[in-house]
Amino acid sequence: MEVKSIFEGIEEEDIKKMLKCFDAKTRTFKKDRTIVTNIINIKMIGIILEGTANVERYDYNGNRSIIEKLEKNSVFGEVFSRLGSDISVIATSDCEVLFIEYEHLIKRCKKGCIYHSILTNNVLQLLSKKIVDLNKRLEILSKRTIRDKLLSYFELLANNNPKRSFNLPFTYTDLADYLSIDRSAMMREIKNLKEEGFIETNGKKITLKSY
Amino acid sequence: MEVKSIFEGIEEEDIKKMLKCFDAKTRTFKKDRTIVTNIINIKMIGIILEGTANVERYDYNGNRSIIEKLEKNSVFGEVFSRLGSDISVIATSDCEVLFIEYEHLIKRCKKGCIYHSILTNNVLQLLSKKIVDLNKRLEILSKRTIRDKLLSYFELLANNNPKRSFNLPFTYTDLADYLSIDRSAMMREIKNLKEEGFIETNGKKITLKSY
DNA sequence: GAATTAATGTTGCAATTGCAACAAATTTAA
DNA sequence: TTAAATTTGTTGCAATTGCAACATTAATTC
Repeated sequence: MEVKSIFEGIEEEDIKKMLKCFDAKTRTFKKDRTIVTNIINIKMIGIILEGTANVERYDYNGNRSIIEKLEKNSVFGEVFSRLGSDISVIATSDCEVLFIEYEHLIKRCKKGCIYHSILTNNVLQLLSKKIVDLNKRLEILSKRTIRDKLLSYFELLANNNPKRSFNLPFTYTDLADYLSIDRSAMMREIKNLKEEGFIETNGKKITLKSY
Repeated sequence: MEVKSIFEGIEEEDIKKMLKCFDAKTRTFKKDRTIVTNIINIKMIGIILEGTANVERYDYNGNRSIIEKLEKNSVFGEVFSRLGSDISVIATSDCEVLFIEYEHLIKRCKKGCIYHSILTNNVLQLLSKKIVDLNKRLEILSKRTIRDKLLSYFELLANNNPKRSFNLPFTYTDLADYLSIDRSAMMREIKNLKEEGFIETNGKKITLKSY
């Protein structure tokens, strides 16, 4: 039983009460709009209630990195380092986002919300899952060649699928930014992988062959 | 007020009771010994009570990556992806490690341990901190050149120090594995950085000059 | 549905990197 | 306090990568 939402196991009515108690705010964003930027001092966490978004950073060379893909129920905000980085969260589709002060979540509620401990446990499990995800990403980025980065990411995507086939959740341009590699060098390597029979591609559908 | 230990704010006596309730086990390890390996199905988390350790992985080329440095009070175990990776935790000094079943931590205690919610909150904060750390590491690994990886890691280390000076917490050999780069290429780049006046080094003491 | 913008695909070339193979210095162990 | 093992420092060379500059195709917008 995997926790999907931070409100899992809490009744609709109670959620509303809690949100009031937390002074939580919901806001909507159009596709391609910036949800948050320059999150140096953010003490809020955001929860994607509807839609998708990317956590991105541009370095001083103008290279974009896609740090994280956010989907429905993803939690963001607690994740940002203080390092001199220009991180922002960009809506990749129309979004509805809930903002809650981090302190409310981690401190026990003075008013004694009954469901607070359920919430805490849910957050705990979501954070654990995020750590697992971050480690997967770390494993990919720690590969030393473009080929190995591609293969380990593909392996990850194919993992659930018995046919070892999957749809890229990215454009190829975004994939390059996600893997922190040059796009043209990546395309070249994908071509090599195809020619050497490691993969087959059809648009965004990719199938892993032998390995 | 930053949480340092998962038992912070809980009395010694109560900790002992909880550990019993959790069926927790303490074990000791000599320097260079393997604390855990092949953590495919681990459902335990470990807490370093004394000493230091590294989380490491070797890929099929024999390249080692240092995934994480663990210090006193570090929590590990919840961090491991299921990806086909050969991760192990190696003591880098004599260690005392506490193992607790993950389920005990996240499920509310049937016996109603009074201090369980404090514990949960502590774990939550430690996980948050770990996420911040992982993101810092991701930022470094997402740099495309050795130079940028070095500089952003050094920047991180110098961050607390007004003199922009710090001691490497690694041997240079380990640093290369931590940054997932070739050691000799790294040494070459460090030499360049020195010659171009970006840094000064004296053994493991490094000072950042202009930037 | 024409025009504009974005994504994909390709290539030559220069720069960076990994690899291998050492010597020298330092640390650890016997 | 030697001997052995590890770390640091260095270099040539081949392989990989990033960059720039395109052509082509697909997707959006007006």
